[in-house]
Amino acid sequence: MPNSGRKEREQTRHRQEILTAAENVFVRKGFFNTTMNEIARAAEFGVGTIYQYFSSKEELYATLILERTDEIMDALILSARKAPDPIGKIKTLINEQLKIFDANKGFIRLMAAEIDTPTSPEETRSRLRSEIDSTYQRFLEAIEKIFSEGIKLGVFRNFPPRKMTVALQGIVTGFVSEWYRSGFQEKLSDNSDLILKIFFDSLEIPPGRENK
Amino acid sequence: MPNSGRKEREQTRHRQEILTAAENVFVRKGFFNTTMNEIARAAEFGVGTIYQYFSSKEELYATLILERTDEIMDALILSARKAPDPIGKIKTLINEQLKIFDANKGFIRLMAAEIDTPTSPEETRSRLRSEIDSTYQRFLEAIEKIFSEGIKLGVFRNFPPRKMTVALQGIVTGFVSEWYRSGFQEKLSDNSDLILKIFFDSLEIPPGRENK
Amino acid sequence: MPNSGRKEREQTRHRQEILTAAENVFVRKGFFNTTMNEIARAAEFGVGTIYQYFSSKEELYATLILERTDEIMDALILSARKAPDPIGKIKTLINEQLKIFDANKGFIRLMAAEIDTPTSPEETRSRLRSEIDSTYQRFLEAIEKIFSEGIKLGVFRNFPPRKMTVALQGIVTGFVSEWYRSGFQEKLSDNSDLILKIFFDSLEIPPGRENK
Amino acid sequence: MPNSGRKEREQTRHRQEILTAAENVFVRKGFFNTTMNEIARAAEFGVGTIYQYFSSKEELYATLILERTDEIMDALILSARKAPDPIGKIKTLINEQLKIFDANKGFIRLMAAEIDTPTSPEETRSRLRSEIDSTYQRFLEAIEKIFSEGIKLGVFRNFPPRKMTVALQGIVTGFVSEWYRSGFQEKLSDNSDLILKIFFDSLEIPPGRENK
DNA sequence: TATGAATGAGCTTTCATTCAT
DNA sequence: AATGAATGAAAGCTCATTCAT
Repeated sequence: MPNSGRKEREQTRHRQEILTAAENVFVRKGFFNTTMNEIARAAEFGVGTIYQYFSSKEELYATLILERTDEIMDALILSARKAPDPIGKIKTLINEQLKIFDANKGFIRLMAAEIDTPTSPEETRSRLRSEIDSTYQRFLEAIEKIFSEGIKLGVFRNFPPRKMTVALQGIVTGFVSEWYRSGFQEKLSDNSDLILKIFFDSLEIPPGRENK
Repeated sequence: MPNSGRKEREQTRHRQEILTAAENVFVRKGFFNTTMNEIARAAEFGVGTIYQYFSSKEELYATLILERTDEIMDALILSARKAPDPIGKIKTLINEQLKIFDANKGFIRLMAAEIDTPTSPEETRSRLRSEIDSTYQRFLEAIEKIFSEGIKLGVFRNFPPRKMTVALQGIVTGFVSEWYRSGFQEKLSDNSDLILKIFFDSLEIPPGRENK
Repeated sequence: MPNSGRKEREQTRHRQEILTAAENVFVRKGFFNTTMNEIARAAEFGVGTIYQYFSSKEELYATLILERTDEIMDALILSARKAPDPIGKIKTLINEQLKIFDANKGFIRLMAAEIDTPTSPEETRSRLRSEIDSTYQRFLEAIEKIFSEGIKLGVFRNFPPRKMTVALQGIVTGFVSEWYRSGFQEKLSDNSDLILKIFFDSLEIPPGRENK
Repeated sequence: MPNSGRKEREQTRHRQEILTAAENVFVRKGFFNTTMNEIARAAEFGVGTIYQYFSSKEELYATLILERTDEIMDALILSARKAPDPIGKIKTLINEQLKIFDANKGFIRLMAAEIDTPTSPEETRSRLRSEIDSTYQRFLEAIEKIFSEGIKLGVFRNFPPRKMTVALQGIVTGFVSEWYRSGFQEKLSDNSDLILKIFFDSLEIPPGRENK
């Protein structure tokens, strides 16, 4: 089958086109205010075609969020491995995170909404919520491990690693919010030094003040 | 008009009942998944009655969010005044904030969603978004002022006060998210010391290391 | 509550109007070719109103078929009681049946289709099918009992009563089909004597030829 | 064109395979609940291929019903010719009919639905309906002729032959319905003696009681 | 000839809103 | 002032049919 590969590739491309078009519309109007017809128009396909690739509006949305979130989280977790010591890992992580966010302005918006808006059992879309949440948890746990390691090595104060993680990510999230609020006036990643300084100057134990 | 007072009071009470009922339903199901009929049933009024107090679902929602957000933000801003010095102000602020959030679990959820989910001009509810945003900005600016003052007094490092504010509120938001994620396992306000330690130990300038 | 009765009565009337309009359309175009908009137009209500009375197209259809079928079957079973002897009962039953069918040309069509088209487990509408079937079974069993009684009394041959019932109703159904096919050329009930003669001349035992 | 024969034969085979697959699906799910994709899948062809053999879903369905109905009716009409006298003809006809129905459980269901459910002018499929009806009429007329002949020969009572036909086929249909209802518990053809007894004992004129 | 991805008209259903009572 | 039955625009989704390969 010499050209069955081409068809397959075309399928994959169409799927991607739909996801991209959907992302644009969802980012602009939100899940509920976006109609399947709008997405179809944006993707330059018929509505029916969308439904050949995704079984429902929800599934399309969930796929969009999850695929990209997975990608981003995995990339971040991996990036942290590059540095040898805990402090370096955290620094890399923050740097990479801000860079990726810079490069994915639109999408980050959707992702943030899904991660931060707390779920309730009655709400629909709960499968999406729990999947995205577990992806995000994986990410948080990876950071947690870095803190634990740093504490063991005596380079971080002995605060609960989970809480340190929560605080660090909180700061990042705060800067992201501000960045949106300001309409992306500055590059998000220009803040990485500041974030690290605010966060680290306290956590890094100065030589001579041992961890006890 | 002797009993116009009673009538008026009854009106106000009804309005409040509707808002409370609406809050409960919105918290449980979100804006889009909540129907006016559900709210009416919860409020034990007819749908028509709801429309005599609020001109649309949007307006009801916006009123709900804005009135309570205003209240909360004003209370917080005021609370900060109680302490004489900048550090005390910040401490009080965080303490009060966590206590208020503890006491308003449900509502905070809605408020957070509206504050944190970035807006786009095309989305409906954008008027609500911009109003809530400006309320929140007022709050942030109040904190900013505390930092500016602290810097001038030489008790805080010379970081941009806006950024410090953003970082501090980010940490708080991070803890709130975690608190939701964990299903309110611990009291949110139990974290206030830790938050302050994480944040302050770096920002507060140790005696002897002047700000230069 | 003096006039709550009026509202209730109005509700019931509207429900009936919808059922009648739906019957007309369903009879003309069949279940699948009928749209809810057509029914609404025929009933002179908005589509939404239809859905306040019936939760779905299926439920509307099922209600329509079942309510009227129940009525008709009950009337028939009762009518048979009027005659004292088995032969008289059967005669009354056939007479009444044909008269009722004459008077319900349109509806009978729907009913017949639902009764005669055998169901399969995979098919939707199976609840309707099983309910209508049990109503019809009640009817057949009532006839069966008449035959059993007649056999015991020695006025009918000793054929299995169920089979006699099936044969008798088969003949009736055959005449009904022919009546439709011919576009209602003659009154259906004009055939009752002939049906009874064809059926009874054999089943009724001539005096002197005892049942053994 | 040396192998045009093979090609042609292959075409015919494909057509048959499609018809058989379609029959299975239609029998299970009915006309409206069956999709062309399901048929294609069942036939192991692409949808497009189905459309090369049949111009529409309707035409496929109509062809299916008509071809087989024609076959069955023709076989029945022919079978009656085997017997020399009218009574023998009717007996053969009933016997054959029940045997054929036994052997075509699934299909009979579709056929019955199309024959018995009366048509309305507005319904789609009305062309199919009128064609199947005329086929069935041909069948009924053949039976009618047997009765006419029997009356002329003095072996049947002088009832209108058309009505006798209708009654007889009604009985058969009644037994078929019961057979379906019971889930094919007994063989349908086991009932042929009983049917004939119920029907004939009255219509056949006992020797000595001339038709006058 | 066989294919199945693409299509979009048209369906059922929902729900914010109105208005006669 | 309070009601809730009535409304119909608009949504998500299906599926017979087409056509480029």
